[in-house]
Amino acid sequence: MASYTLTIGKLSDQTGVNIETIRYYEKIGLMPQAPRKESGHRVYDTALAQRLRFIKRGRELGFSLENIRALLGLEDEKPSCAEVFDMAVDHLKEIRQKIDDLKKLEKTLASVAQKCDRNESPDCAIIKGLFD
Amino acid sequence: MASYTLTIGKLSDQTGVNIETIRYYEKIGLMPQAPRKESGHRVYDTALAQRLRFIKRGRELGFSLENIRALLGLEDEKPSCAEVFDMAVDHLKEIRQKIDDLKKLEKTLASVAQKCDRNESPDCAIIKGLFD
DNA sequence: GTAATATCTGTAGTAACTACAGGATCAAGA
DNA sequence: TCTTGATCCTGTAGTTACTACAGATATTAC
Repeated sequence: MASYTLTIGKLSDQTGVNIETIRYYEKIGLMPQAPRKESGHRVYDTALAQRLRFIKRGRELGFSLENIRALLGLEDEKPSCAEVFDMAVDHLKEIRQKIDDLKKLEKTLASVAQKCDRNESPDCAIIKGLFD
Repeated sequence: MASYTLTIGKLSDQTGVNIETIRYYEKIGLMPQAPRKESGHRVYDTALAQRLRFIKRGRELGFSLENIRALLGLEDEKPSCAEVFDMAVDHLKEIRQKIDDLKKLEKTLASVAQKCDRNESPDCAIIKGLFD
């Protein structure tokens, strides 16, 4: 029997998701409308806390809120295992692409920076490098 | 003797920066106010085109517009070579940090995804993985 | 009882654009 | 010259995922 004993502040402490963000998730429908005390203050139970943790974990893994919405089955219906798998693989591809892009960028930037002799001369090799 | 022969559309074609973005850069002061024809249409010369290319290159290297503003000497004054170098090194650090973060993320996500047997069973290993 | 803390709603700001809407101007062909 | 399609103008709103107030009410601790 679930009991709604958590205030939004406690939930925030417990999950590490900040209060404004929790309200934001509710507003955009990622979290359901939390029940309220007579005063209007939101209250949460462990199921809601777990859902919030799921969202947080998804974010930590780099999924967009849109992805998470789908994973939670808020779009059409609960995604099948295969659909979840596809989403994960797509996401993995994106991450790998980003890594590759950043590596190229690192290389280029490092080579531009290396041209600098750190003197105080008026024309900077890096600035010039940016014009190439 | 510079001549203002480029329309914004030509400039966009030439640099690969789209028209709305060029106007945006002008609005936020990264590009100077372009001179206008009597009709009010903007016109550009090669110096302005070069400046735009500099901005674009900076963006491609991952610098923020704020960074680029500083590199262009629009903040206080033209940065010294040493200051430019520091900015480049800081930026490089950020990029390397991002690469590391993404690599960790890739690892975690890959291990979560690997648990999936791609069957159509109702409880998905990946979803479970997101609850860990 | 009172003061400090927590919560509420609603709006605006962040970064770096992009996408219109509604109107004016330009270039080229008939 | 007229027209028509392309280009350009301004200004505003939308994007992502939050964060930061302001001004008001509620709760908690002493």
